[in-house]
Amino acid sequence: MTDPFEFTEQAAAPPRKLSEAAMPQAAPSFVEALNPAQREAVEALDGPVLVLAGAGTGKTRALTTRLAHILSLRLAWPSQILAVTFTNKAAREMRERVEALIGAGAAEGLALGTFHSLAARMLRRHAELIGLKPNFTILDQDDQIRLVKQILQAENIDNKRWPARILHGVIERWKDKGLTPDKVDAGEAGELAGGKLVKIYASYQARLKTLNAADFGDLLLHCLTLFTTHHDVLAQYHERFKYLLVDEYQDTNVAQYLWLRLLAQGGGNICCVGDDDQSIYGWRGAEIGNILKFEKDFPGAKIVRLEQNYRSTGHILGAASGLIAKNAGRLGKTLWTQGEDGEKLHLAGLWDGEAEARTIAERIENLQRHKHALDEMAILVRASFQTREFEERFITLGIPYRVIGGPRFYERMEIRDAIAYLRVIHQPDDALAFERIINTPRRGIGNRSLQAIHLLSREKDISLGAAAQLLIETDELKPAGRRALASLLADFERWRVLAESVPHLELTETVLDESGYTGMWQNDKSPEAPGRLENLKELVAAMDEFENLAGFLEHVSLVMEAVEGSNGDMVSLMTLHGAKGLEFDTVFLPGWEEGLFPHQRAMDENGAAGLEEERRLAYVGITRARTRVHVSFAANRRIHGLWQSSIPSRFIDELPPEHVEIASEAGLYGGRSREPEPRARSVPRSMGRATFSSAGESYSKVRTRTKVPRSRMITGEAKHIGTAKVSRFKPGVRIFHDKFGYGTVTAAEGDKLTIDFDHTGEKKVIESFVKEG
DNA sequence: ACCCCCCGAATTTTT
DNA sequence: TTCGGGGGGT
Repeated sequence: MTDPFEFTEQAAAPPRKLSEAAMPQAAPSFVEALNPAQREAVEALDGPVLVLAGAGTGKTRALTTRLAHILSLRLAWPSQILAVTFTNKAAREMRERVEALIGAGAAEGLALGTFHSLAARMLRRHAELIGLKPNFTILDQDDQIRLVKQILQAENIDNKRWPARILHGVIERWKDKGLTPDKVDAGEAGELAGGKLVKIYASYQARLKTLNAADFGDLLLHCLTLFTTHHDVLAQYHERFKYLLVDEYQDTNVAQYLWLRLLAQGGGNICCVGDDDQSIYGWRGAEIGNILKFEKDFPGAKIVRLEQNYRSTGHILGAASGLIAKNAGRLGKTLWTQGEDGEKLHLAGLWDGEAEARTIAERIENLQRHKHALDEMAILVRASFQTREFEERFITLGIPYRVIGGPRFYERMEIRDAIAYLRVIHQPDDALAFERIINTPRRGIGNRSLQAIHLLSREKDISLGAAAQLLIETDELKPAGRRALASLLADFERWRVLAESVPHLELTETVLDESGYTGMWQNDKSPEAPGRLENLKELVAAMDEFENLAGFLEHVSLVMEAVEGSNGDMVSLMTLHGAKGLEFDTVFLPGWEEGLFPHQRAMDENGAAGLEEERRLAYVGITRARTRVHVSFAANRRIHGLWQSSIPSRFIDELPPEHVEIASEAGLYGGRSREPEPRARSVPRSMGRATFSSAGESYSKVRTRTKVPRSRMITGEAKHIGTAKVSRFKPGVRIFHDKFGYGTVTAAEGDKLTIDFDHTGEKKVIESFVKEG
């Protein structure tokens, strides 16, 4: 692998001046093919640029064309361009698309990668300057939390009251903000961990240094320290990078912003692409303010809006735009399309989650019968547990599906174990990896021995390995334990020597074999054992692509990619977060209920800002669709084994009615309109089950009461009428509900009733699901 | 040193 | 309901 920070002049002609390049000439065909806004985004090469790219407006296209344009005008060598993405997938895609435009050779040497991989490369070059060795280990989240846990134990902090996972999260947020322990405001730490969190953060950082390790946040944080304390290093990069390109700018955190700003200070031309309306990662430190204040941060910035949408129909765009317009904190864009209005959004209210899954599965089968590919359908949920209900239904019906964002290959126990061995060989100070495999397979080195090693290591301030080495020369351990430990240490010595002379692939096979790790699974009678052995083989095979052990370990740390989804025509199931950047013909958006979506915790923890982020998530969901969107909600849902009643999401009421149609085949409708007419259509399906008969009755009863032309249900009027209407149930009235039994109405707001149930207490339900009791 | 049971918590996730 | 972690028992 060539190091992109190894600056090498290429054999091509040298870069030209901007003025020279701007001389009249025919634009390359790939620029000609763009729409005016895109073209502006590509050709604005003077001064900072923010490209506000709405969903489906050809953002990646503009970005890659800009890159190709700069290169083909010979304004810079590839190695003088820094192009930053968030995910490896995006980086790979960008490289492929640039190569497709100008040829693979012309793109060689581009400093193109994720924030973390680029920062890691910079850091390895200058590791000594911040107290690390160049071969430092990048810890994954699991190791990070384990480390915090160890520190908490040493500090005697109650891990029930202060779970390591939570405190680690707080530290992570500080790092996202670019705060080293000395910069954290004592007040901000508050009473966390008994007021000791800043101290814990400091020891955590100290421990990382001892382990010659960095966590993800450190990759950027250490870079910031490096740049601000070693101006010569920063100057090198200023000299080097003439153009900076940033993708998904709305997702950058403060540390990433500072990193970019420092790098851009050398006069490099910076261009950020993003969409404030698709900022959905605030909870992990993303700072939507970065994109909102771009003009302030980069004076003289040009803002280019990409608003022509090439993906979705008019109704879909209309619905999405209407919804997102309810957000206050946004720069504002108006998406439009030359295409058809298409179908309106389909909206259905169902009895419970199961009915919802059943209805959606039927719709999928129906589409399939009409020759629609399953690959072009996706179900996007708010929380991953929601996929279960659909999976069960799909299994029953034999509908092929894939869950995107499931467990990752490198997170599997056996893979992590195997890698731990390699980590200890490669980086002897990696105590976390050492602990992981010290007794795996079982070799009689238990907790007691481990504690003794820890104690000695802390006492003498030496690494775990060194402490273990010392310990076996004493008689502190029982002979059996001592012998086992001595043998393990000798093994590692031998393997390290072997690593010098033998290819990493062969080394791995030897290590797995000699350590007894493979044998452990061979002797395991559990049903998972064969699969684990398979995975180990796969791991060894995967190593073949890398030049050496270091390269492979870097890949594992930074490119932890999901298992390749098996091929074939399948429905995709994923979270809304996981769907960002993807598109499908048909998108199902189930579970639009208050508390689930918008999620209660998002609102509790972040108030109005949290709600706006949830709304952006809804916007992302709708804009994934090309031609069909099915939004649905259920009146009852089992969450953590308990039945909960729910009311429709406020987002449903925020959809512009002229772009929404109530699904006739699907369902009970209790959301926008308080008119019962459409409900009647759905009743037969619900009544298929005995328990629903009474609900059915209640609907049919209601049906006779009001008659509103169906067309009015679809437009905005029904909503208006509905809100104004007072429920037929007044406070104090006794009612009956299928799932919760008898209760008394305590409040009524539109069609939303608050009921004090005799057995389960107070709940909010929709009027249409109760009857007089 | 290992195993099992009980209790409590349970968005969203990339690197 | 399901999962994981911790504590207690063998």
